[in-house]
Amino acid sequence: MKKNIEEQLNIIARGSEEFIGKEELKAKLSAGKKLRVKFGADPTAPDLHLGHTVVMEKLHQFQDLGHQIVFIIGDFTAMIGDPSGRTSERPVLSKEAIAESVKGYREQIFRILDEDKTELVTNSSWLEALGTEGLIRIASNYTVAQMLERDDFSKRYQAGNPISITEFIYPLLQGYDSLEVEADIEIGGTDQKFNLLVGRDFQRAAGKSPQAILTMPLLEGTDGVKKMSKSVGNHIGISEPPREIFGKIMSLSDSMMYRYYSLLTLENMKEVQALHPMEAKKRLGELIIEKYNPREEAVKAREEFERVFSNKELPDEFPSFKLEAPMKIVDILFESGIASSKGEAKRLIKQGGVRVGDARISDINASISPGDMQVIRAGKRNFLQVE
RNA sequence: GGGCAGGUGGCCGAGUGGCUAAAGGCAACAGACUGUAAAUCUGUCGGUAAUAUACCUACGGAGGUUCGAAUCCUCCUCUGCCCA
Repeated sequence: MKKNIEEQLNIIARGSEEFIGKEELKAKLSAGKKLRVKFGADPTAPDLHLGHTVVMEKLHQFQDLGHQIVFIIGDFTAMIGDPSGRTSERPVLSKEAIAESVKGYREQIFRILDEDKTELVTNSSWLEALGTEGLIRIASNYTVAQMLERDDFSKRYQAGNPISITEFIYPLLQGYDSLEVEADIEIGGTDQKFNLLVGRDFQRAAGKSPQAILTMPLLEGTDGVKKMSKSVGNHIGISEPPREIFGKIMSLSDSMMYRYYSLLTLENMKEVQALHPMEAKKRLGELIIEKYNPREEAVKAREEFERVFSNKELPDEFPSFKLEAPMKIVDILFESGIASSKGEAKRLIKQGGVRVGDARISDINASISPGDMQVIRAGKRNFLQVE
């Protein structure tokens, strides 16, 4: 599939926020070079979520154009933690935690990327050998003033928040990675711009052609405000159960839904806007689920949602709780983990959120006996079969 | 090394001796409504106790003063700023 240069550049730029070094890249394409496309992932979060997929889909497009992906798992840099976009520093991670994350990435990235066209490397394989001397050599390329030019650093600095020295080192190492893997272009979120630019500097300093830079918009999380991230807890993971993904999509505000459409799908926005918002949202849920799961899972998730929430029927499967002797409902809710304290269980009852069978419970002291075979509902989402 | 300012509940952020389990906001949860786990409105939101009251735990850590401390004192610890 040999597309002409302009076509390729158009595909590359589509949906991106910023494209720096287009000319250098164009020259390489004109020379018929198979591009080495660098992407670095910080293995602190073992689960890929939709925020990551914005950039992953872009990588996939590069693969379709016949280019080579160099996927760097930043296992070494993760010991530092990327400061990008953060307002406070990160704790240093243990080696074990990192190893666990690396494994998670291996399992997940090939749901999106073509394994044959992906070079998967860990940056510890060259950074570890760097040694103190190497580190100092790298660090000598940059000044504190240069670092403070960076927006998030200067904000933190001005606000009197801590910035650790290791956070200055992070972009340097990431830049060095570019040199090491001979990247022609590096992709990242908009928050990565500074780090990506460092790679250019390093390559130029080493007399190499500097990498192009492509930044992709950041996807906001389910709260619609903050960037999607596992540590904030507003993420939708691609390996979550389909019904969970569907539910989270349905809980997006309508305006966020359209943003998800534009960043995560190739749907025609005009058509989407013409749909009833609820229908559009359901479709989005299906579209996203079937990217990472068999299609029937998506259909099932939708059906389940409609059954449980629209028709208020019981879900397919839900946990059961074995009763040995009569027990207060409050205790059952607590023991089963539905409520994190008895106080919360009581609160649920008082607020009218608990039903046994079809009957709403209002008595805090109500209890159930073994053999009643009742279904307890707590709120809209929790079900418990009592046996 | 010296000086100053700070560390409050999941997060942000008030609070400078009792009326503080700690204002307000966000998040979360429940109910109503609905077009959805959207939006909106109402309520709840440390634990135990069936409400009120009560008790326990809690305002970086350890002690102390006091009838009583998140609030005062001492030491420690962490962070920021300024001076060197």
